[in-house]
Amino acid sequence: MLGRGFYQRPTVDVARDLLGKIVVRRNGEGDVAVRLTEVEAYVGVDDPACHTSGGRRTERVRSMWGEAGHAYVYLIYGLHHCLNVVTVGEGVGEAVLIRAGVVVSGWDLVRCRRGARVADRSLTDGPGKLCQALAVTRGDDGIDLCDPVGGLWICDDGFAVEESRCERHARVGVEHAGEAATWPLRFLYDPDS
DNA sequence: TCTAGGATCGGCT
DNA sequence: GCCGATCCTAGAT
Repeated sequence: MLGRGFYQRPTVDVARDLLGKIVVRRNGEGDVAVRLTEVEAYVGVDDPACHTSGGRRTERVRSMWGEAGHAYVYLIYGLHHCLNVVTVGEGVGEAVLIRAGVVVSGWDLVRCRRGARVADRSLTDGPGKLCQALAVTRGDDGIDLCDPVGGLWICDDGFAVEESRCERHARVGVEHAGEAATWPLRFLYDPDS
């Protein structure tokens, strides 16, 4: 399991290093593990695309202002959940959005949660889909990813994404954020290449 | 209390 | 590849 120190670093570094890591979800139904293939950095008060931009402190984003290594889960479009990991430190308001991954174990559970008709490659290729596959909801907001009691954590199994396979792009769905929409804060790699 | 808009998804062409 | 559903959240009144 990644320790607190992993998250207490610059958000962009954490985002890059999360590629290839394994997110583990353990609850009464069993275990699911997903290797991360796509993440986005949201860099706080000076980032117009970030929920804490301008120093906003609303009830929804409370956990994003908390200690690094905790989860920030919010509802988007009224129906999809998005999972973020808080970075840097308390009072900073930065986080990494977990956008996509590939299932490495717990296939049966994921198919059950996502629906039997969903194609394998579509199981966890979006933020809302990933949360559904991991059974992450608003109730998981604020849990500590450095404490197994929460049933959600991230670990390093030694898999490393080579620099040549790591791509940086503009973030998705933040056109409203002006120039910040072009910042290359989206990190991804193609697991099939 | 009201209203606009959103870090998306899945079905259809 | 495009488009419509869907409802919570935050800010305005």
